[in-house]
Amino acid sequence: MLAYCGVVGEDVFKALADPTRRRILDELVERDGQTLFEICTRLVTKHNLGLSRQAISQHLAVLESAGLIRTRRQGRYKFHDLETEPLERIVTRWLRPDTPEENS
Amino acid sequence: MLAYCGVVGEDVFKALADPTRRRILDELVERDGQTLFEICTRLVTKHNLGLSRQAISQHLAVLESAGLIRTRRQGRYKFHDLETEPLERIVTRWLRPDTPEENS
DNA sequence: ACAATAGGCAAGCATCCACTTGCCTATCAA
DNA sequence: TTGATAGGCAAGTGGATGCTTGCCTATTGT
Repeated sequence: MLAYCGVVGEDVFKALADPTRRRILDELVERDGQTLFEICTRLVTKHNLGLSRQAISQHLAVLESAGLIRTRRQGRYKFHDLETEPLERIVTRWLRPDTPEENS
Repeated sequence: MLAYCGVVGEDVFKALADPTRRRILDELVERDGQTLFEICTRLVTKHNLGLSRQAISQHLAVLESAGLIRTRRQGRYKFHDLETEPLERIVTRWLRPDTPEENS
């Protein structure tokens, strides 16, 4: 459960800085729990993004280390689930500055 | 007033990707309408950020082109005002995906 | 066992980005 | 007018970053 009390890794902002990673989040909002290959094919077909499998894999790694997605293995499949908790924090930093800010 | 209907420039995310620029936003939340030199000195004294004036100036340019700050000249002074409107959009993209998304 | 599928690791590369340095313009005070 | 203050422009540089390529491991089906 990992209560994540307080600090938001600055990785969250860097993770969101890339348009492809934002597309991936869009994709997971629309359909959660996809595998790497599913995300690959959907990015190619729907958004005409001609990216290699490794490119997407690296993006997913960035998103995971930023806490924006969570993964679970199942046999040879690895499913990716969206994690919206870090998103709720990052903007309250400037919109509701009354709350104690321990961000970086 | 510039109703900004629809699209959020992807610059907003890139603008937020840098920790120094986030510090600047913090600084403007705390005290709006500062000049370049004020921001410089406060970043140095309060956060021990040893950055040149040009560095801050360039950061301010990025924030402005992202729509996160607005500037007004007055004599030889240039005041920087926070603009929170783009911030409200970026997170609703994934938190409230019901709204029509025209983001990039 | 063997091939196919799903994914991982690591080196290499080209581009981008933050920062510096040096010099220039504009406004104000004496 | 002269000097000081506030800010701008542009070239250069080192490090980060996104992407590719090549090869490797693990699981599944026949």
